[in-house]
Amino acid sequence: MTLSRLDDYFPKNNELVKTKLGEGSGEQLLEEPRKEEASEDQALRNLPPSYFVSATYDGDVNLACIKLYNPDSKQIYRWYDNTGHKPYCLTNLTPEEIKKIPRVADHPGFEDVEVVEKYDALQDRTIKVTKIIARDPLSIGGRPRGCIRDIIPEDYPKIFGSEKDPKVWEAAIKYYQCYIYDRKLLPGMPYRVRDGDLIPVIDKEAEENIKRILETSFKDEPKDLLPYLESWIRLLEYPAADMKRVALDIEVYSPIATRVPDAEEAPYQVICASLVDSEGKKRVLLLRREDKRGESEEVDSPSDVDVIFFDDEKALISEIFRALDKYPFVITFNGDDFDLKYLYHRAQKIGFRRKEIPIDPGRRVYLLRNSIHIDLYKFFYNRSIQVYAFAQKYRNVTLDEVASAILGKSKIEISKPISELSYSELAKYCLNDAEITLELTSYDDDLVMKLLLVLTRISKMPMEDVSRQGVSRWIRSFMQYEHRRKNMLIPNQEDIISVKGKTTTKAIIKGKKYKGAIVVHPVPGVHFNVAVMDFQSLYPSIIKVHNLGYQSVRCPHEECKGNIVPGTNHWICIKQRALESALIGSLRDLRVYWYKPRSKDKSLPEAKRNWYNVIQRALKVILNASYGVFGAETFDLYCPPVAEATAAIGREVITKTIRKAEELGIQVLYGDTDSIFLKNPSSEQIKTLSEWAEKTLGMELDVDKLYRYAVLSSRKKNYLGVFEDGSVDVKGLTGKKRHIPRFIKRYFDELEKRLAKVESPAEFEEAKEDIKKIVQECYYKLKRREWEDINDLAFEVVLGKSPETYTKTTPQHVKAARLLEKRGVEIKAGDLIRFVKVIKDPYVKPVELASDDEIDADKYIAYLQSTFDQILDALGLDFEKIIGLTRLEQFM
DNA sequence: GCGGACTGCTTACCT
DNA sequence: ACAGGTAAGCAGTCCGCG
Repeated sequence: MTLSRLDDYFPKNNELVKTKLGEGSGEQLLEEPRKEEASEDQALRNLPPSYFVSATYDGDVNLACIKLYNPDSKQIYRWYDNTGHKPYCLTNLTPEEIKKIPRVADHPGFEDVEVVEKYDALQDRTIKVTKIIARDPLSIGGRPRGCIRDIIPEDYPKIFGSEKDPKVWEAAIKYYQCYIYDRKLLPGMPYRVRDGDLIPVIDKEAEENIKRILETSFKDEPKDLLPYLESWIRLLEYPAADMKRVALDIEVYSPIATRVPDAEEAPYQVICASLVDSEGKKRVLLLRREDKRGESEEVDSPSDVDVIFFDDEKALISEIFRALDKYPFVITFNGDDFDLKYLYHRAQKIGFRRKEIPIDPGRRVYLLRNSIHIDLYKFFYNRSIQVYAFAQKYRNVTLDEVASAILGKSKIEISKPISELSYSELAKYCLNDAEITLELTSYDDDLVMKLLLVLTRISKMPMEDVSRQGVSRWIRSFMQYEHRRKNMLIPNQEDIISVKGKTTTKAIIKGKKYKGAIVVHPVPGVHFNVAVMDFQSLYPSIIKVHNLGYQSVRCPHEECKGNIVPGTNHWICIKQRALESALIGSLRDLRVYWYKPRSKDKSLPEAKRNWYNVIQRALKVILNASYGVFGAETFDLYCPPVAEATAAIGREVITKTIRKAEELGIQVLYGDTDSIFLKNPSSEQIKTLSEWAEKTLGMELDVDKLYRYAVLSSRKKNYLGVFEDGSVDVKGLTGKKRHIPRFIKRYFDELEKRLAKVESPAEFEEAKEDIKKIVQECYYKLKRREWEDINDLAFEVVLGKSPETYTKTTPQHVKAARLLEKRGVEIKAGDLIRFVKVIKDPYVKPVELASDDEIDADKYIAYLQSTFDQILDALGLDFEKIIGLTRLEQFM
C-alpha cells in the first residue's frame, strides 16, 4: 500500500446504506472490493508519522512485520523488515562444534554461525559466544520437536561427551520481540516510512520539554541514572494518539437455553452482531431466521443506530469482517475466547476461504491481520490492573460487574434464552454489550486506551501483548531490551540460581521462601492526632539506593564482600550499578519527583494533568511489582537473594526509623512494612525525622495521612482512622470485608458514621453510648429474628477452585456449592457462593435454597460479636456487657 | 466415645 | 503466575480420660 492510495481506505467505500426494514439483504455486499493482500502491503514505501502499535512475524514472507497506526487516516499499515534481520540464538559451543552436530548443521532452518562478544554480567566479563542464525524463528524454538535450542543439549553429549555443559541462550524470546530489541525500536512511539525505511519521528517540542524536565527536576540525581531517566521521559512525554476503534459483540444461536455453544466447533449460526465505534457510529446486524418467520422485524432503536437485516449468515459475517479490516483497533470483552474465536471457526465451517477471514488464530489468542484486537477481559483480569489501576473496584471479571463498578452501567437483563428473544430484544441486548464494551475504553478521557499506550511504551511490547500479559512479562520485556541495548548476555534462570544460590532467611509463614516485612504490634486504644508517615515506594527506593539486581547481589568481586546486607549473608557490589537498579530506580524517581506531583498540579491544563495521571498510575502498577518479580519463579530473571535482600533492607530501614522516632520522643503506635503511626508529633519532630531519613537512609519519609484520631485494635493490619475532614479510613476490619452478611455490615457502617462525628476526646463518652445502642439493636434484631430479607444474612465467598478439588477439607462455602450442584447448578472456580448458616446438618445452605425459619441466629450473634470486638476492645467496651444490659432491658 | 488443644486449609485482607 | 505477613473461621486430628 502506498500513500497515494490512502484515500481509498476511508470509510466512504465501505459505508453501508441503511437498509430499510424488511427489504433488501446483505448479499450484494459480498461483491464489494476487499482490502488487498499482504503482498501488496510490502510495497509500503512512504508513510507520514504513525504510531508503532504492534509487531509480528509474518510466516508467509518470513519477515518481521510492524503495524503502524496513522492518526490522520485512522488506518493501520504494515511495514516489513528491509534490513535482513534474522532469528538467532546464542550458545557456548564453538562454530566447529555446531557444525559437527548433524541435526543442527543440516537443519532445514539452519543458516549460519558466527562468533560474537557479549558482556556476561554474572561473571563481570566479556565472553565469546556463538550466534546460530536461522532462516525462521520456529527452527530455533517453538515447535514441539526438533528445534535447534532443544537439539544442542540433546546431541552434544552423544557427540562430545561431557567436556562442557552445553548452553543455549536467548532462544525463548519471541522473534518479534527480538527484532524490537535489536533494532532498538520503541513500541507506542511515532515512526514514519521514507523510501521504504522505518524512521523514528523526532518531536522538537517534546525534545525540548525533555531537556527542561531533566535540567529542572532531576539535577540532583545520580549521574549514571540520567540516561535512563532521559529515555523514560521521552517515552512518556511524546504525544499520544487518539485511537479510533470499534467494539464488537456477537450473539449466536443455541438450541439449549443454558449452554453457550463451543467456539471451536461453532455449530450454530451467528444471529446478531453489534459494532459501536468511537466516533458515534452504531450498527446492529441481524440474521433473518427460519425460526422467527412471521415475527415482527420492527426494531425499536434510537435514531443513531443502524439496524441491518441479512438473509444470509455468510453476508452477515462478511460485513463483520469488513469492519474488522476497516477499524484500526477492535475492542471485545472475551473475544479471544469467544467472539473472534467463534467467528473464525464459523467462517471456516460455512465455506469462507482462509484469506477471506481477517482473523489470525492462536492457541489462546485470536488476533486480527490488519488491526489491533484488544480483549478487555484479559486486561481487566490482570491482577495488577485490578488492584492498582482500578483500586479493586470490581471483583469478578464479567462485563456486567466491571461495567457496573466502573461505569455504573450494566448488561440488559433478559428473562429468556438468547434464541427465543425477538429481533428487537436481541438487537437491544447485543447493542448494549457493545456499547458498554466501547465505553470501558472511552470513559475518563480514554483512560484505558492511554494506559495501554503508556504500558506499551514502557514495556517495549506490542499493544496486543501488553493488554493480555501480566506485569512480570512487561518488566521482563523492558529488562531484556536493556540487556540487548548494552550488549549483555541475557542469562538463563538456572545460570542466575547456580551463581547466586537461593535464600538464607527463614520466613514466618510456612512454605514461603524468605523473611518479609516487619509489622509492629499496635498500641490498642483511641489515639488523637496521629500522623502516618511512610517511605515513598520503599522497595523500589531500596533497589535504587542499595544497587540491587542479579549482577550486584553476591557479585564476583572480592572487594565487595564486606558490603553485607544486614540480617543476611549477601553482599552487594560497590563497583558497578545493576541494570535493574538503574531501570527500577529511574522509574521510581520519575513517578515520585515528576509524574505524581504533576498529576495533582491544578495549574496545569486538565488534559495534561490527565495524561500525567495515566502515566503515574501505569508507573505505580509496574513499581509495585518490581520487587516481587525477583522472588517469583515464573520470572526469567528470578533471583531470590535480590528479593530477600530487598526485604531485609526494608526491615532495617523501618526498625532504624522507629528507633529514631522514639529517640526524638515520639511514641510509635503502629507500623507496617514502610509506614509508622506517630502519636501527636509536633511538626518540628516530623521535620527532624524526615530529614534524618533523607540524610542517613537516603530515602524520603513523608507524612502520608493525618488522622484526627485513630482506633487501633490489638490486632495487626486492623485499624480505623478518622481524617480531619471526618472521612473514615478502615483497614482490615471484618466489618468491612466483602464476604460478611449485609445485615452485619450495615450496623458496622452505622458505627463508622457515628465515629466520624467525634471531634475530641470529650465527645467520646456520648459516642460510646450511641455505639452501645447500635450493637444492641443489631443483637435484638437477630435474637428476635427480625431480618427483612434472608439475602441480607448471606455470606458471600469466592470459590478458589472447582468444588471437586477440595480434598483436604470441605469449607462451608464448598458445602454450599455442592448442595447447589446437586440441584443441577453448574459451579466453577471463581464463582461467588452465597450461603447462610442454618440449624441442621450440614449447618449451611445456599441462600436461594434456605428459608427464614431454619436460620441459626446464634451463629450470627457470635459472628456479630467477633466483628464488633475488633473495635469495641479499643474503645474499652465489652460486647457481653452491652448485651447483658439488653437482656435486662428486655425484662423491664 | 467425647471434648479440648492443636494443626492445617481456606479466604480476605495489608503493605 | 510479583512478594510475604496477619486475621479469622472451620475441618480434621490427636490425646487424655481409670
